[in-house]
Amino acid sequence: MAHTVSEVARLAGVSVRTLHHYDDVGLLSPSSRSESGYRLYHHTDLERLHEVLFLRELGFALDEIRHVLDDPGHDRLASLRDQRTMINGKIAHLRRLVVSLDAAINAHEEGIPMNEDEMFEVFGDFDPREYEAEVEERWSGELLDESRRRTSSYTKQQWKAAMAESEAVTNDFAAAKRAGDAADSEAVMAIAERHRLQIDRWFYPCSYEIHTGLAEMYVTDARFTAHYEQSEAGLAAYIHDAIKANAARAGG
Amino acid sequence: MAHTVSEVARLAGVSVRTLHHYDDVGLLSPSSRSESGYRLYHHTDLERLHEVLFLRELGFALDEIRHVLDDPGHDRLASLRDQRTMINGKIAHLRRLVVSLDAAINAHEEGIPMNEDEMFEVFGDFDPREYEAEVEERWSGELLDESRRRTSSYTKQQWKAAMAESEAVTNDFAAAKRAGDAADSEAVMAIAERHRLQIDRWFYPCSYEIHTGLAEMYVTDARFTAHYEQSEAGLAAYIHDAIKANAARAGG
DNA sequence: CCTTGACTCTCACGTTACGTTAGGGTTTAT
DNA sequence: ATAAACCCTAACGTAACGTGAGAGTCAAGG
Repeated sequence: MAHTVSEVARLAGVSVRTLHHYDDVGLLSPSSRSESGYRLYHHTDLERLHEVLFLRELGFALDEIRHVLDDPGHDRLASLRDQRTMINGKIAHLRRLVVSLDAAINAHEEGIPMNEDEMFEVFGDFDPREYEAEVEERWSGELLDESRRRTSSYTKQQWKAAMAESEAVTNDFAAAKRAGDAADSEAVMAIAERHRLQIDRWFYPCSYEIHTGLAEMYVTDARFTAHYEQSEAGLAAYIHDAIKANAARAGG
Repeated sequence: MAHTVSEVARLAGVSVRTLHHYDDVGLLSPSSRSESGYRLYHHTDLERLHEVLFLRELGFALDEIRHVLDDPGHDRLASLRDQRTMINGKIAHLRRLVVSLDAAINAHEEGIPMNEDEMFEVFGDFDPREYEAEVEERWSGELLDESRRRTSSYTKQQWKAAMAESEAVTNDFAAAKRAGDAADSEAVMAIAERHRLQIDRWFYPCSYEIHTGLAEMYVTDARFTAHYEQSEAGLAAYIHDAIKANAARAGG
């Protein structure tokens, strides 16, 4: 029924010291102890450990994990779904790493030096908040307020999930473009629709009209253009076209 | 031409402190300094930083990265290819995490508790060396010696690449099984062939005969069986069948 | 010319997530 | 009953930076 430290350690593939540490910092205290003071882990403890390890794998600090799990309003199901989204985002990120790696391999085989900008494009994350000052001039203030209202209450986990989803969509656009799919094809419009719904869900109500306006910005605002062009040449325009096609279909 | 710290930091998405640190530990010292002592990074420095960040992303310690990059026998092309393999392995790993997560989500929705063993199956890596003592009894000593000879000279990077490739193949087997593909179908035999070549490349010369012998072990040696069964019920037998089918085709 | 703000430098201590002895009880197997 | 294998707490070590502190440097503007 109850497991000792070393049993749990072997089961979960972590060190005994790690379990001691999680106990010390109050992240995972076994629900009981033996008479002689031995830690005894029960099923609920293992479930918690499972979540801890998952979140750790996703790059959360132990402190953050503790906050997430101890939050009384913590919805385990929603949390698991967010984790799924984040892992998918990570996979998308790694796929882009592979693409970048292929570029480096090619460059090396051809003996041509790689562009310095594109060399690092895959690292670091694109945090839209950094661009708020720029965007503010173009957005109607209402949308921005709504976006800020929503995002301000986001937990770090939700925020990461949003970013991950975002990257996944961008990646799909890029993949479709590489595959030679037309921007107004069914499949690519579907991605555009996902893009719209994602913004709608995470940031602000995004009608087709607003979405189209956003598309315009992608090709006229240097910040946005640069972001997508770095990802793949011509991608900003491609996404712009896909969004317009999708909106036209929905509108007409 | 030359970039200052903050420029490089912005370009690569790291902190200035990180660049200072890499200089301190001798991982990346800019090739020149200005008169007043400012660090000046040139193209070659950026290329090196690129490799550093990639390897860091793959989980290498800075110390290990320094050894890899400073090794005079360091083959950049081979290294890049290994990195590709490792990233693909990581992707495979993350895909399994998603599967595990789905299981957790399902369990939670149905209100049934998850099996404690399968709860943690996705964490930790399967290091075949742990099983050498067991395997020794069954293997002809020669193969083991050859395997040990080869792996002993492996760099940590190579070792990780081998593990990653291994996990990718296992994952493909599992995916095929889930998709309902027959073990003797063309596609699954192709995976078996990849499995054979991978062993041949990384561990010891693996003829179809030896491969078949290995397949027998997968279903008779508890260690191996447990490993694959944990990954997916019936997987050990499935892989066994695929290997036999593949060997039969090649042999006949 | 000189000031102001944005950078740069070198210490140097702080932090996170454990690893690693050290010293000392406990449980189990022979 | 005695060794081997576990368990405990305590405490210092380490990796990869973060975070100032104190001081020099550089470009733009009044």
